[in-house]
Amino acid sequence: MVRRSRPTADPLDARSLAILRAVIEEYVVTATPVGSQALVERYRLGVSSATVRAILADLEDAGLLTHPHTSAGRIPTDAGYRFYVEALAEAAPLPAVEQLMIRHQFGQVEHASEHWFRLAATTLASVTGSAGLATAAKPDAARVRRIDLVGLQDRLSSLILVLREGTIKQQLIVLDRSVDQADLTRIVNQLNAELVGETAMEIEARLPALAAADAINSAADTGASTDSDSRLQLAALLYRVAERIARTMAEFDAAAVEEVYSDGLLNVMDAPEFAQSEKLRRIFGALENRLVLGELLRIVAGSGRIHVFIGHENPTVEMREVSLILAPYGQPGRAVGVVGVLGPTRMAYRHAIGTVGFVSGLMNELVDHLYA
Amino acid sequence: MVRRSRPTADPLDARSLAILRAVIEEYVVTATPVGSQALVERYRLGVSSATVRAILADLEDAGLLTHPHTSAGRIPTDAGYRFYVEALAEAAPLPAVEQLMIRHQFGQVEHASEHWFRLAATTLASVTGSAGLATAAKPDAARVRRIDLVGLQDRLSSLILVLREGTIKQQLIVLDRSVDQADLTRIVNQLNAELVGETAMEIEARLPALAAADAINSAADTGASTDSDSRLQLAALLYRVAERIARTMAEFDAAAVEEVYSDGLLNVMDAPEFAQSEKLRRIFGALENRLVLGELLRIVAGSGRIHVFIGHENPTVEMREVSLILAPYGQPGRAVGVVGVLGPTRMAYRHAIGTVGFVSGLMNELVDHLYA
DNA sequence: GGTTAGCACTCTACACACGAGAGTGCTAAC
DNA sequence: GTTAGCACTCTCGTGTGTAGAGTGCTAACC
Repeated sequence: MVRRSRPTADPLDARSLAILRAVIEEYVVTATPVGSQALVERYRLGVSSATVRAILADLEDAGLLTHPHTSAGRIPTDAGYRFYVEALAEAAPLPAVEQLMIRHQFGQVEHASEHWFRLAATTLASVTGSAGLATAAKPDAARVRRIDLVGLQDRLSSLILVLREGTIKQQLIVLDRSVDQADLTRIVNQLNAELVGETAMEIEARLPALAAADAINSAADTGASTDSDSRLQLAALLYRVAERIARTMAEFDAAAVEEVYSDGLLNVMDAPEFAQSEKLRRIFGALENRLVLGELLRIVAGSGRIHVFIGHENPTVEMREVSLILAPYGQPGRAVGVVGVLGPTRMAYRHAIGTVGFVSGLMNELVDHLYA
Repeated sequence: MVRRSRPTADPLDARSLAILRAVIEEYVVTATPVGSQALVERYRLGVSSATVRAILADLEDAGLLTHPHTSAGRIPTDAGYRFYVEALAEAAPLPAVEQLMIRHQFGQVEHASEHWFRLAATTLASVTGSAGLATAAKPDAARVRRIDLVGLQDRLSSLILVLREGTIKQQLIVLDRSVDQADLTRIVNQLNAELVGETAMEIEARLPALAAADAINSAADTGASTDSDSRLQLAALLYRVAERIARTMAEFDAAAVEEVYSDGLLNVMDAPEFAQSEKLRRIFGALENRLVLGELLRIVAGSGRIHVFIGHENPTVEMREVSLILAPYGQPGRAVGVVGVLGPTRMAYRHAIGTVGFVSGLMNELVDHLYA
């Protein structure tokens, strides 16, 4: 009774904590409300079910547990999970064997960095049994590493833009008139000479200078096109390409999230809480919507630590029934991405946090290697 | 009675056809079994419900309709839909307004061909209300259009391989020792001189010749590295890069489907026949599995016409409860991709076929423009 | 002979009742 | 402070009854 009226701010005694923990870990496995009797049977609590019932009632008063109806067992609230994650659940490190296997898999695709993100999502999905998420590492402001123009046909060519972080952008450019590869090469050389290392804004600022008709001169003096008319046209093309480069990079910079790789959404579908596909639809819808994830990822990317969003803690309404565990990777200021896991709030947090931590560490190593 | 014992091969009279058509079109809209009374009320058939019942029984004998239980209305069988698609449903051309809107959208992303496929899937999804699918145009055997090596840092460089069909492949190459950009450029020039236009197999065949230590000579004579030791090392690197190019292209050729873009899977989830998510899971699983789709797409890609797979007609078990409408686009022999729609067998076939036809035609135009 | 009204029949869907079982909260005794 | 006992509550599965939809058959009709 006295316990009953205790303010919820009181620290919980060790036995209460043990029981809270038992309820959560039992519920995570069984997905059915946990009763007092089940607890005394399966955990060596050393007290009777009646005592456990009293404690469960306390934990419910404290807002950490609830029960769906009078004669059902207890299930954790979001606050209960939060308490568990903060105070009770040290992250479970991934077993060495699994670590090795994952490293091995990344070794297999090492030469194709675009596959890292996909593999990260797949790995997280299969190891945690939830859905895995990953975004490519993306810089605050992209910088040019290399520009190339490849003639596709008479009056169509392809601009290939390599950014310093490894991303490649391709754009078609329709030419006003036929331009041979030698002239394209001349333009490319000049663009590379002028623009490598620049950001979208810096290129923008240089555009007026490039617009000057004689800008092409320094490149043209090695070449064959001597008539000033074609020289003028080349200068115009160079300007157009530079403009396109600036715009493409600006768009890239503006996109909150370039692309979200996900895998194992089926795992989430399997969870009994999503048996009626209604809830699921909203979640899938939110995932298809880049903005929702972009918002979340932005929060995480800046922080440098693992974030756990439990149910209603999620900033977006659609995600109120799931939990997200997200961790950034990469080099702050250069390029940052996020990896993580999405699952029902009833999730094996210890294991999931450990796994996300390991994978983000691994991605860190890979990115470090790239920018040594 | 006489009608009852008629062999199913008999051609159906016009009235039976009209009723079959009415049943299908009604069922597609309502998703509930269609009864004789509903038919006479909603379609001007000019006969009583009893007569309609007799005809429905005939159509059922012919295998075109069925009913879930004695006192339920009729629903079409897969054979019924097949008959409808073949004999009753001329494709409904897309309204001019919608055509214009779609063209406009494609115009917006025209300069970034990678987005075409995504947009095709999105468009198909939103116009048909089913799930939209698209694959990038993929050649039988890729050919090199351009090779580039970009130094990322001291002993790491990135191989950028542009294929003639516009696909770009990126691979990381770890160098044994530091190589400056000038040397990389020399290698790139030689590789471009030797390998542009070649297929994976042709490059493979040339590897022995490239392995000869003096292969780099023709490029080296313009340059600065004179000592034969570094020349040897460059030759070795050139060989490694060429080998990597061959392998990357061979892998690209081998993959049945590079990537399947899909959109609007949520639309399918909304269909009442998939209210219990069990069926859906299998379908989603099949979609995640590239092989299943690869199999289908290969059938379609060769044919040059729109394919309709209805329910059990699908070659893969998982797809037995859905229909697929797929059409190839591109240039046979050069690069072919597939666009299409996935939905419940209860699908608005006329509209879907018309839409898929339009989008595949549009993609054809775009690809033609690329290879004029 | 094809068509139709009438009718018996079948099956589903829904509502309702009922009992078993699980789990609780309270109380009195230890 | 802990525990056994007990009344109470609520869910869930099962069984029953009924309304409604739709069928197939038959006899009458045009």
